[in-house]
Amino acid sequence: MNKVKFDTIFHDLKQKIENGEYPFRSLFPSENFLTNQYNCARNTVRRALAGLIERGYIQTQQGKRIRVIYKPVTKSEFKMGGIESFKEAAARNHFVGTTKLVKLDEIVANEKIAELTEFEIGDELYEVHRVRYVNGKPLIFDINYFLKTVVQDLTEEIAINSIYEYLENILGVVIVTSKRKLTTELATKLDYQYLELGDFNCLAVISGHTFNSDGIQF
Amino acid sequence: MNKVKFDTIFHDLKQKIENGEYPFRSLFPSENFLTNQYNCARNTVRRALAGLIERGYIQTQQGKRIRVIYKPVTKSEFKMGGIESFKEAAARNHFVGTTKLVKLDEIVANEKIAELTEFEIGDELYEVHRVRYVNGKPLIFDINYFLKTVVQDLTEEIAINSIYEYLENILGVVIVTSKRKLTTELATKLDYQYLELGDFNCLAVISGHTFNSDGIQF
DNA sequence: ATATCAAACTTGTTTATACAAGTCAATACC
DNA sequence: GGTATTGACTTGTATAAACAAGTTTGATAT
Repeated sequence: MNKVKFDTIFHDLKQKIENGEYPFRSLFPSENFLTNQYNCARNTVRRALAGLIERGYIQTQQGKRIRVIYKPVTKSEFKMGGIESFKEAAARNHFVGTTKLVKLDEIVANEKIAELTEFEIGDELYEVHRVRYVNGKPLIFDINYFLKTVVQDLTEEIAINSIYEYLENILGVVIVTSKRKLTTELATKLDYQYLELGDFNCLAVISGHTFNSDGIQF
Repeated sequence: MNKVKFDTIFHDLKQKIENGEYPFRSLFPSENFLTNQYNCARNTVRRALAGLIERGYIQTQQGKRIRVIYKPVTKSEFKMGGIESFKEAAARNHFVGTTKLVKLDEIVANEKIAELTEFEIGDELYEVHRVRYVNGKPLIFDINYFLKTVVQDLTEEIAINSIYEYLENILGVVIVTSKRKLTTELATKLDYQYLELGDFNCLAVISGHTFNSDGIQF
């Protein structure tokens, strides 16, 4: 856990909202009150509040009090946010998640792949296909491309577990930023083969681009 | 345009990056340099930088210099962000956007709709169905529910133009926050009827919840 | 030449203060 | 009774300063 002040305040307030201490639509304590309560500067409180605003927990408007707009989710949704790995997301949502490795190849980026991944043509890459099972059902077809110069010696064992864990803990790669964008695409035969799509025939594609601390995408 | 200082700095830097003044992967000026250049406090610069980080334009890491990770999009993507209306998004992306009103009914929320929209059962709502055409092709099937007590006297003319414009300028409703989440759903017959789905049979659904200044969702 | 260390950077966190701007309610006024 | 105004709140913006923590670079000693 991050021991930074504004972060602990953020998590504390977030949990209090989730626990119903500040219910949906109710008024939230003012910044001044929180400043006294946590014995810190108003800026620090404001940084914590900014996190709650961003996540749709509270709303603010100049002059008025802060309002809670968080409503507990009834259906158990499986939402993956940020840069957390599949394992973490599965654990947080109380699901049993397993992974099956489908493909682990070494390739050289052609024009099509370069366009898709924003790598350069000629870059040597690992191509990893994995199917993510949640409670026994295949839900996510995960296609990754890793730059070989950064991600070295990728084995099947690593791919089945967490590649990000391998990167951070073993290789010491510092993951800094990730850009994300979302598109909808027609399901390919590959997708059909590994996912029980049922009547669905297309997918929400979350494409992320991850950079290490030297600004190199991998 | 917002005449707030950190916002003008943000837009200035954003445009310079988009214009290629600071190309992909290059080093960005340091916070101190920018502080002098814009003749302001470091915090103000940092707030501007935070916007660039959030949008995936730059990356930062403690101790190291700021790096540009913005890459101009080759394909003309149609991306809608924030709470801007369809008209604004269409104009910004240089598309010709038109709207066709399919349905404008007054309904009372039943259990199913309440679950879907987070309104309460029994709330009186407007149900608006609109098809958004981009360059002549129907791309977006837009379903909205508005709380009648907030959105009064909704006419067909208003629905064809911008409802948000009507809310803010005519009714004086202050739009404060919007929560969004994304799911993928099987296309319904309704969707088939109005969208040229082709081989696609499902949709990316962006469901947003919008609140006015009293914390009331509408 | 190589390794070590210190100084000079960088970004990240926190505090304190001041003022701007919007909301709300009580009060004074007609 | 209804209306305007004032004053006490609220959140939003901006500045200045200090320190923490990480990186880079160059001087120094071995």
